[in-house]
Amino acid sequence: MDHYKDLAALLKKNGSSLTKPRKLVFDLLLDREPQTMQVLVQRAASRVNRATIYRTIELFEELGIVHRLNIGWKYKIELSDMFVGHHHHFYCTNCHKTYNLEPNSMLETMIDSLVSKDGFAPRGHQLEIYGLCENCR
Amino acid sequence: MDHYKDLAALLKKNGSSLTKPRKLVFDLLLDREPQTMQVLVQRAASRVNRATIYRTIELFEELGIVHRLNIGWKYKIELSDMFVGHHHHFYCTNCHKTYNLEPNSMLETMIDSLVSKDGFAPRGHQLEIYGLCENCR
DNA sequence: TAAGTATTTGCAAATTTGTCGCAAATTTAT
DNA sequence: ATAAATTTGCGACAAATTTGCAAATACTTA
Repeated sequence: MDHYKDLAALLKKNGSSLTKPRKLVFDLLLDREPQTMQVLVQRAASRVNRATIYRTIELFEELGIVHRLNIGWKYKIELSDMFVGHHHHFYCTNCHKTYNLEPNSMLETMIDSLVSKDGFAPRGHQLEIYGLCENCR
Repeated sequence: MDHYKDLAALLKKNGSSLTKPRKLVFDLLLDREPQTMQVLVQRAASRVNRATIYRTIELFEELGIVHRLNIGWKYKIELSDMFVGHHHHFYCTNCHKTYNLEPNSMLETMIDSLVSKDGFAPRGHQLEIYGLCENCR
């Protein structure tokens, strides 16, 4: 009944535990758009130490719980597909807002097939489209 | 007659000039793969000051001459499509090598159509596929 | 080409970002 | 409840990036 179920399982499998700081970081990511480390650090500041947040994100990355989005000037952290569903991004170069784009199965297939013929073994991908959003154009 | 033609034009249009440091940074980017800031700074070190390189990249970004590549742990700077041709990337998570992928007109079309219906005005996109390369799989 | 104006650079200092070691606190297993 | 293992906070570092400003370079215009 709680939303930490999958998170807890992933951590446990790794021999790690679901601590308060980790819950907090997860929650911060869950209810917002992808965010930079500074924002994350700042939002958790009173409750969790900076170093702990960096270590948490590092761990989450290793376990595939989050990934980095290099969008705009600084990279942002986003929960991975299993938590928020696979999608792509539109980044407005004027207002710097990031929008989620619905995935399209045809497109996904084409992306995978793009590399398979070269002997690569794709495991995932990121697509960012940039330009002006409706408000800024 | 020289390879700075387009670069010079873009700078001029902006009221900026093609100085020696800017030529150097451009050349460093032209003859190599996408590279991190540190590598760029290091390669130019004896000839151009660190701060100047940062300012040059910032300017180049604003003018659309370069963009950041979301690959691996640190971002890298790459010349934009008009200088090196549009392409995508495959990143090997094991050996950390980056491969260029040939564009596919069908895919490009689909990517563009992905956002047009939402009122966005797309100007470009980046696609990175990650996984294992032929040597590492 | 020389003079005047605007832009750019180098330098040093400040800030920001990310990392590390270790003692104290928390969690897990017994 | 106790002992062992993991995690956190803290302060100190180290690395990356930004900034202010005076000197140097580039661009006009005459």
